This record gives sequence, structure tokens and C-alpha cells, in this order.
Amino acid sequence: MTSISCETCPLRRKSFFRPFEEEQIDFLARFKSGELTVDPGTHILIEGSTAPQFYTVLDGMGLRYKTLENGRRQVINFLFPGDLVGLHAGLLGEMKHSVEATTAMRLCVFKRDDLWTLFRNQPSLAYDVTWITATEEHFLGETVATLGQRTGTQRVAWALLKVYQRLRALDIGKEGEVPLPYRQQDMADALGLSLVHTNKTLARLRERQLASWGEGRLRIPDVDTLAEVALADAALPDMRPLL
Amino acid sequence: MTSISCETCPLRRKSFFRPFEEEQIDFLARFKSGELTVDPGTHILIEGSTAPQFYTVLDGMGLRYKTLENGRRQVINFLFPGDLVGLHAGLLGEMKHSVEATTAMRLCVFKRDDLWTLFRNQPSLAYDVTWITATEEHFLGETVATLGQRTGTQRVAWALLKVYQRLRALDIGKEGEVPLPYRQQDMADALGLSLVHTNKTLARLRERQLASWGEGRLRIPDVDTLAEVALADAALPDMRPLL
DNA sequence: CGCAGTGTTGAAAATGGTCAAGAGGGGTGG
DNA sequence: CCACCCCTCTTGACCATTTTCAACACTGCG
Repeated sequence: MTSISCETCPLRRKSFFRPFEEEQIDFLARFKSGELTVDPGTHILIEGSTAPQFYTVLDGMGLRYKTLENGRRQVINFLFPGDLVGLHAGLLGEMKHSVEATTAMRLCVFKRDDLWTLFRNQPSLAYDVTWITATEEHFLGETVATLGQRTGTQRVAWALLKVYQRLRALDIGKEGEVPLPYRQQDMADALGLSLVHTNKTLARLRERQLASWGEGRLRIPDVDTLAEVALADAALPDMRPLL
Repeated sequence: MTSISCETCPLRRKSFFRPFEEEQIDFLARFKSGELTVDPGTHILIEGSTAPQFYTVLDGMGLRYKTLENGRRQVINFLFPGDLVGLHAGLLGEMKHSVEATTAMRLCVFKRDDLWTLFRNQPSLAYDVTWITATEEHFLGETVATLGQRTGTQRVAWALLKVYQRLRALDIGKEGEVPLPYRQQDMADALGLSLVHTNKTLARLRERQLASWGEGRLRIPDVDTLAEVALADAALPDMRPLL
């Protein structure tokens, strides 16, 4: 399996990612220390560890979660191509959550120590790192609002909508249908609902023809209607930088 | 009301904040464009606006919240001295939430446009900005886990503990007792609980002598026991940079 | 004095959780 | 090749945490 060069990275060509200057790409090419390919179910990062590396997701899907002292698991978010993974270990010294691959994944590997070089020599890339972190923070704020203020049905609708929009922005799947390889338990753990209630809520959304998720595929006949139910905005996410 | 100079900023002397190099302080002194003093109840930033400024809280307390389309309010977090406010407007172009002063507040004002200068000329400060944003993101991840996986009692205990620890790290209040000027409704909106249920849960925590909050003061007889109930870690937060 | 904002308490209603059981699919080993 | 097991999804019944509704006490303020 040969490593993909940053210059011709197929992910970067997607319109979801902001075009970079040649100088920035050159820097990233040197910054990149390798590629990691993992099987479904692999634990990529473990809470409490001090990983010497961090990653950008090139392909595949995963999830970021935290386990509480009572054994319950909170899925913090789902991971898609373009997401930065494990930056916390680089920035804060230790991982505050775990990361697991749901499908097979390919990740671009960076050395944690090079982060400081990036900040010193590439202010525009440093700005992008901060932008990504702030965007992530904003999304978590939305998630807090969802868990705090939305009903079960609204939560499930919101999550399906967000995932659909993100995948469509990446041009994955097609209009009205995207792959969604997670288990219902993952969604339940992400939304703070029980598995049983999540299942029944999904069944109701299917009946009402708002969203139909099964066999790894999510179908949304009418995004605007689902967005209404989700109490959310139907707009696609903004363009973002890709490290 | 004269403006405080960065060189002698009393907040910076607190042991909660990492000492800075003289060069960094000099830069910040030039970076600082003024001071803002507001009365309790003032809306400092409004969701959707494009503020040309962002702030560091020098004194007082406030809260950051978001209003959903159904009118419900989610308090995203409480704001204390040292917190950066409104960086989103600078980084992402527009505010994604609102900020309101609970007590009288004093804020250090920065011009949004200077942020880029900071990234270009002060990589170590840029790193600090990113560190703060990542820490904030981490905290929101904890909040998501709280709303998703903790029971009502655990949530309230967790919030009181976090607030207590943060204030103590700032050396506000004294061992076992800190000021807490928020309303029960604010706490309820932060935890995704109804006001009534929050009130009754607080009463039970008071009966059990775990935490007693009333008349603007929070008393915690035994932090470790409360931490157990909260399913949380009793450690004080790490030292952080102050912009 | 009356009013608005906050805190408190009781009772009824409901959303969501837990328990339990079964169906179906895919992999593995006998 | 079949049997068995494990994992995921599904559904029903019952339970409980939390919400909603309603009323009242207390305070500060115009």
C-alpha cells in the first residue's frame, strides 16, 4: 500500500476543502510522517495515553468517545474524512477521549513535535489549526444544546441530518442517500438515549418517511422537512481547511 | 475608570495563570485596545452578530448561551476571569452564541483584525490561543458526557463541583465556600433540566450536606464526597495561559 | 402598595429507561 | 454442511426519572 502524496491528495480536491497555496502543501508534505491503515473496530487512540502522533482522516468513518466511571459510554462525535484526530494529545499532553474505527480507515500521520514548527513557520496553517479547533468547539456547543434542549425525536432527527449534511458536503453518497455504517448503539450513546428508545424513535421517523436508516444506508427523502423536525438549519456546512 | 496595564495586571499574578515572557506581555499590551465595563444583565455579544472585537474576562461572571428555534435556552458554559470571549467572531466570522453578564464585568478588549498579526508575529501566543480553544473544546466534551450520561443529581453535583474548582483555582472565595451569583434557572438551562427539578435536586444535595447553594454563595463541606456523587475527578484544573 | 423576579413545594402527566424475549444474519468449528 | 453462537435489530410491558402545571412565600423596587 503506497502512501498518497499531499500534492495529489484526492481528498483535497473535494470542493468542501479550501484550496491551499503551493507553499502550504509543500510544508504539509514534509510535515506528513506516514499513513496509517486500520481495520474496523481498531482503537486508534486511548483515553489517558500520550500519543506521539496525531492524524487527519483520509478515508473511512470512526467515532470519538469517552467512558465514565460508571461504565457508560458517551460518543462525543462521529469522525469523517477531513477530521483532525488526536490533536489534544499534541496540544494538551494527553488524550481526553478514545477514538475507534467503525469502518476500515486510512489516516494521514503527523508527528506531534512538528506542531510547534508549524506554529513558528506557517502562521496561516497555525491559523487553520485554530480555526478547525474552534469549529469543532462550536459543533460541540450545538451538541450540548441538542442533549440539553431537544426531545428524543428531535435529537435523532438532528443527528441524522448533521451526518447526512457532512457526508454530502464531502460528496459521499448521493442526493437523498448516504452510507451510514454505525450501529444504533453508537447513535444512542451519542445522543444520551437508550438503545431501545433510539430504535423506536428511528422506527417512527421511518414511518413518517422523514428518514430511513438501515443496512448501513441512510435515506432522507426531504431534507427540509427533516430539518424542521430536528429544529435545525438545513444548510450545508461551510468550506473548511484540510491539514 | 483608568485602564489596567498588562504589565501589572492583577489577574496575571494568580498562580492559575502561566507566567509569560516579557516580550509576550509587551505584545499583549499593544494588542489590547481598551477595557469594557458592563452592568449585570448586559448582553455583551449577540448570536449572529459580527463583532469586531473579542475579550478576556478580567473580573466578574457571565454566561454563554444559545437559543433554539423553539425558544428554549441552552447555557453552554459559565464565564469566569481568564476566559476568552467572542473569539468565534474573530475566527469564524460570526458569533454562534450570545454572552451575557451575570454580575458587573470588566473585560479586556482586543481588535479582531489584530488576531492575524498575533499569529504571524507571536507563534507562542498563537499556540496559547489554540491551547485555550482546545481546552474549551475538551470541557465541552465533558459537558456532552454529563448531559448524555449523568443522572439529574450527578449533573447538578458535577456542575457545582466544576464551578467550585474553577473559582478556587482563581483563588476566589475560600476553602469550602465560593460566591455563585447565578440563578437556579441558569443552572437548569446549563444542565438540560427543568427549573423545578433543579430546585428539588439542590434541596436534596443540601439535605445530604454535599453542597449548599443559596444567597449567591456555594458551600461544599467535602469536595471529595461531592466528586464521588458527581462521578467526577476532584483535581483542580491545570494552569493555563492568560491573554 | 403592588408588581416583577426568584425560590419553593405538591400533584399529575409524560417522556424516556429498564427488563425481557425473540428474529435474523454472518462467522466458525465440528 | 450444518449447528451453534454472537451481534445487532426489534418489539412489548412495566417502571421511574423528569416535566409540566399550579400555587405560594419572599425580596427589592418603582
